[in-house]
Amino acid sequence: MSNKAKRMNYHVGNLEPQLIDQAKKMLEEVGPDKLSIRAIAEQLGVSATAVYYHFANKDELISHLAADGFMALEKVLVDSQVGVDVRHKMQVTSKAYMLFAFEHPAMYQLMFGSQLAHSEMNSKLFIARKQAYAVVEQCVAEVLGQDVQSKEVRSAALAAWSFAHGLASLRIHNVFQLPEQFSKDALIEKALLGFNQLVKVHM
Amino acid sequence: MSNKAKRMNYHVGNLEPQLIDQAKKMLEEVGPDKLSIRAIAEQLGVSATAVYYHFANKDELISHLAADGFMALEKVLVDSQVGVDVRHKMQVTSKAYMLFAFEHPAMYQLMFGSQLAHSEMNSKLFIARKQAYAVVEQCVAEVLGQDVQSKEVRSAALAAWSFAHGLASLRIHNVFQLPEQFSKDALIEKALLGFNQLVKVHM
DNA sequence: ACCTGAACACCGTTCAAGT
DNA sequence: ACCTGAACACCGTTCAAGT
Repeated sequence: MSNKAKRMNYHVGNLEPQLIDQAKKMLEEVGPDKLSIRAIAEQLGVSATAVYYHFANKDELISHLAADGFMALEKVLVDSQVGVDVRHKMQVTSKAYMLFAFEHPAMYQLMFGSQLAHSEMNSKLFIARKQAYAVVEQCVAEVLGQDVQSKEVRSAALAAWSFAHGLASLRIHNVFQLPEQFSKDALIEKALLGFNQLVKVHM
Repeated sequence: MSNKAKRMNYHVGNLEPQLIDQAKKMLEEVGPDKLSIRAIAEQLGVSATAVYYHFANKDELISHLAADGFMALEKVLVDSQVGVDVRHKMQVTSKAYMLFAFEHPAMYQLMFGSQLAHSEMNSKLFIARKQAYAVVEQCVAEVLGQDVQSKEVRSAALAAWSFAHGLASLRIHNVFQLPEQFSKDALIEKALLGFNQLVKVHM
């Protein structure tokens, strides 16, 4: 039974969630750059223009995907911290962050890439992103023993985020040539080791 | 005199460098995602297919741009270090790196984005990138007082690169909501302050 | 050697129309 | 309310052909 034949009853009822699911699926298959509304619709056996009844445009569809991505990231970060001593919380959270990126590279690129960079910024996405980041800020606050609102915590969270995002982004975009057998965990360990080396340096 | 009329003498002689120049110009105007071979050619008053005589495809043209970008970055890093005390070299180099990114956001995205991520990797680009990174590694080696080949230096350089790239990438992609008047330098200062806060944390 | 034109297979998006 | 078809303005790329 072909995709086209699957549904001859003209309209679907719940096309919107199906579009999002299919988009997520294809995202990880073809990458964020080649994700196409026409292809998504075709896979669902629906006309490309049907998408425009449910979403204003591609940006809005993509924003929904990214928002879900940030919610998933938040969950990963929170889960990584359960039962972890404060002394190790920062490291554990960082690792969880980077692993998320490595395991969902296309989604990660969508969440932090140029597609959303200058779009209208759907408030669902805005909030989801803020909440994911809040986990990082909260963690830094706890570890430094200072208020989340303090200058120290805010700047340290920014630095931690930059560090983790930087490594994730560099790896996902294939910027360094790694030995074939170099694992995700090995890279993370190397970066954390490097961080502790850098500490000896005046910045 | 229109672009089309500028040259009725059929072939140009030096179209290749003109294509690269025009591409660089349009890159910073329209961004890496919307850079188009057809538009570049049209601006030069030449058919789109003319590009394919000089470059195998869009990737190859883009690789040339990125290679030039890495050479420019290398120069910026090297220049930033002249006459600077070793104690401040790391900070100065980091600042220069981030400023380069902020001042050439489209080029920076091209250099580190998804367009080149899985392309054939032109060796000119490969070398240019390696040489830019070598400046960072050299700087870390000097500051740590260890061999460039050492594990410590290599990992610390990776961490430093991740940190600087992360901040640059987050800002360029508009990931944090900054107050309107927040300057490039202020952001850099904030991140460096944050780095020094993070140092107090176990990683 | 260097460039063009027509053609192919894609895009996102709009808009009137169908159910 | 929900979806389609035709159409528009774009893409990158190939290939035979022109100068």
